Amino acid sequence: MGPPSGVCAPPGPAARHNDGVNRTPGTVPAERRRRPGYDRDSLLEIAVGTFNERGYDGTSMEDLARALGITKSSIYHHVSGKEELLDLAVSRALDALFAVLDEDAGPDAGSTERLEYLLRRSVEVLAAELPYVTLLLRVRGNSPAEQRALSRRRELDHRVAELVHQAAAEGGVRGDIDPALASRLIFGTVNSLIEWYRPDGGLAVDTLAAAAATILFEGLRRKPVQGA
Amino acid sequence: MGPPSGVCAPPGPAARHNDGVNRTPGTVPAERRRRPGYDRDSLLEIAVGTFNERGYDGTSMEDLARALGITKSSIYHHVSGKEELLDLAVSRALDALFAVLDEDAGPDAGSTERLEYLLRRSVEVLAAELPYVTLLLRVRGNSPAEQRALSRRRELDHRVAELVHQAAAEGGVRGDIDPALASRLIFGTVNSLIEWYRPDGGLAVDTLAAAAATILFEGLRRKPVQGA
DNA sequence: GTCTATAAATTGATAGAC
DNA sequence: GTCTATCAATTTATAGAC
Repeated sequence: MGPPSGVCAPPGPAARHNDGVNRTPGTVPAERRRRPGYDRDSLLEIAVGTFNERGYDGTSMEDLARALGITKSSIYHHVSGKEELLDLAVSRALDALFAVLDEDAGPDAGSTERLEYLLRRSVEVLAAELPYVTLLLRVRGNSPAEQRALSRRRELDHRVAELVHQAAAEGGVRGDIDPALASRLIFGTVNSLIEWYRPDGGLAVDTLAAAAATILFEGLRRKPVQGA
Repeated sequence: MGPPSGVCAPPGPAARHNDGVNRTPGTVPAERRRRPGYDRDSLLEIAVGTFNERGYDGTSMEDLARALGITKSSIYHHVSGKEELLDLAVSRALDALFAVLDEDAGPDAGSTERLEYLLRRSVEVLAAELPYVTLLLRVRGNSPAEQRALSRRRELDHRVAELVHQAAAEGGVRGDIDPALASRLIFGTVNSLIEWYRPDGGLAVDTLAAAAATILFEGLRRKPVQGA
């Protein structure tokens, strides 16, 4: 879905991926917009987009520089290297996902209600932080930064599995499927959204979250009418 | 879950990943087992395993050589390069997945039964060809071989979506969820299995396929007893 | 905050002997 | 079927000017 790889020469010294708003919104006085330059966050945003298009390992610093419209060496002014970019990105995703676990699902919510709430909110966070979550879910563990990310992900999975287990013990979810397996399938479904969902594509996040919750909790099969 | 990256020097000229059975089973007379060497298939098997551990782009020919226990240049005796290895692997996965679409789901199976059959069989094929399917599902499209793979995958997705649409039109699946969305969610769930399922891990494929079908078609929620 | 220039290491791949 | 030796291109990263 991205633009086709450029063939024609871009105008100017290098085609800038961005034009105008590079800094975090509300930080710059809107005056003097010549040669804006990047700050850490705006640079990260473009970098993560490029990582997701070509894969982290498939993206060279040269690729990043081209996407940013600056030179390779300029990138090192902002970050220590490629790996720090990865670290910043996946940390952002992990922080957002962990935060959902601590949210209040309502005053008198049991484990089953909390699980449904977690499912819906996870979809919303995935959509809100899509590029960062995408990068996180593709990490392979080749470098120290990636291994740290995998370690935090495992802790996240563990806490989610606990909740499914509680819901099963509480009797809210069916007993003929192992809670650990159910947990894997539920969040496998949620995580698979990064492969195709795009928040600007005409499908509202709420609709998506509701559809996922309906299929996973109520099932896809049309139920026979009660009187039939 | 692979062995930790070696730190100590391996015995001999290089540690061989395999010891004894390199050729396709039943091809060699079991006599004379000194210096077996690889054929295309046995080499591909190790290569794909390495790709899946470190990522395709994250795996250098040097990494492959180390995993194979031979030198880089020896690899070029079997294949034209890294990209042909990818091509061979993802083609194998695609052929297996396409074959399921042409299987007979039973003499009097409607679209809904055919969809359930496709779901179960897809899980089985994913498990049977796990390394190859894993590699396929991670392809990013950076090279011609990858783009060919993505193109075939899209055709596969399209044919699957058609079947879900038919099942919906037939009235077998609930009407309040868009068939295209349902299709994405179903096969997102199936595809997510590559992230954790290991055929030798104590969970039988049939159990897994049945659990996935149950959750997706019947839902996770415990149904209230009829008399309650 | 970005640039040019360049270093040092790694990468995919080939030639030719055994 | 595998080896040693080698190459040209690319890759990550640094030095120092503007």
